[in-house]
Amino acid sequence: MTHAVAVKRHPPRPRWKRRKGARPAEIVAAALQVFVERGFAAAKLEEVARRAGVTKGTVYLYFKSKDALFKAVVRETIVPCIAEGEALAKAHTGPARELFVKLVHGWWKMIGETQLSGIPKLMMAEAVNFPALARFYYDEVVIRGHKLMAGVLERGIASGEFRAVDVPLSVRLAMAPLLHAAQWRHSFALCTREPFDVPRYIDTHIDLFLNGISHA
Amino acid sequence: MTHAVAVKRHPPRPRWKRRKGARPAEIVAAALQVFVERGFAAAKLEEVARRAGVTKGTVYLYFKSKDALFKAVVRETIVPCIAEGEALAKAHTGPARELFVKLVHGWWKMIGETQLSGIPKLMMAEAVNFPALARFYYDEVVIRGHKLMAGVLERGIASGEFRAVDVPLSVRLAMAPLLHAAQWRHSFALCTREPFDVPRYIDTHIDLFLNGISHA
DNA sequence: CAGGTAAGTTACCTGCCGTTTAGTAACGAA
DNA sequence: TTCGTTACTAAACGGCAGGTAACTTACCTG
Repeated sequence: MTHAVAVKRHPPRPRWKRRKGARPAEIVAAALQVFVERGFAAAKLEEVARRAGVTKGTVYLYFKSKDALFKAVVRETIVPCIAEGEALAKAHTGPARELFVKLVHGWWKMIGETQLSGIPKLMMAEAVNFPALARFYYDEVVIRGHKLMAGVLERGIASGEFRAVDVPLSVRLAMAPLLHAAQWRHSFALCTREPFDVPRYIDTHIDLFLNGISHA
Repeated sequence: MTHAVAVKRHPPRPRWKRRKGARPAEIVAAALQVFVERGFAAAKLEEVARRAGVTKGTVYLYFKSKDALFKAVVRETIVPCIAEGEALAKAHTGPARELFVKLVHGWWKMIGETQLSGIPKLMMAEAVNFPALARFYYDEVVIRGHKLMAGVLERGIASGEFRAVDVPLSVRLAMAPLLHAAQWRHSFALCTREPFDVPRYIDTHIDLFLNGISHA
């Protein structure tokens, strides 16, 4: 309460700094956290601003709406991961099954076990209520991801490693357990102690899946 | 437009009826639709009321809150499905793999391909923001479902049909593709024409999975 | 050390929706 | 037909959060 008596001498240390260059990245980082924790609709820009060390007004200085902010988050977090996967696939030589394993493990390392896993979860959760965002995400991420995985399977089929399975369908079967594990982490994992040994779960899945699509 | 000129003679036909007995079920049915279409948070009680042919106030006459309404929906829709599955398992004699196939197909018929699939999707989506509801759903549905499927696997292991796999982990692997398909229907399916042959997807999954946990 | 500009803050507006409350009308009983 | 009960309606309350606009202040430039 003696708080207001603080010395007011000379340059009383600026209450805030101008940091035009650093703000956007900081706001995006804060937004990622909040979106992941709350989902899109329930995320409060006030909260994003607080965590970024600014006020709501500043957020609107750099992003014209909540939508735009979310798109920025996706573009600067998930999209680069996809790109990295594509690069990995392009650079890969050798059996398709090895590439498959690399990609699946990479997905878990970069997305599944980080907070990024909240983004696909959020997107599936709120696609209905925000069709424009869903479309955006679908075009920028889902399609590219499917193409990536489809390429791997086709490569394996061409090389004779895999049977001539239905590719789009198999892509979904390959991804489903990963996405489910990610969603679990952001939902029921929070209300149970039931252990979930994800690395083993993933390896088991890889095993079953590769075994299933390989020639007998 | 000559509508307002309607004869006002005698008992001008009541503007609404008292139907204490029928209301709750009608409100629950309407609520199921709206919750599935919008999710929990975004579902408007106004909308529920409208579809049930009453006003918002009436909803509160029968359910003390949005939470309570949602719980009623779960109890009267998903929970009976679980119970039916349990009955099926109890009555089943014969190979565990047959029971597995029956349960998976049954799940898709009763939940996956109906609007009920929106409930698990919704619940995973909003568990973080509504921990009390998540807990409720987890206890009443998830645990029972896991127990049910775990029982099937254990039966198969005991009979020598299946290998001695990690049961909880395998339960998740068995369910993940189903849940994912359900979520897909309520998310990206709405923003693409990309076909998704779910019956084939499910049969392929059953194939891979049973093949994987059976003895070589 | 001015003074201008733009980064940042503050306060407000607006619409929305869960919940409540006061009133209204259906309908069974006397 | 009247009257009382109560199912149902209607209207308002309250808080919240996205978005905006007006003001402040950091900091660069001459």
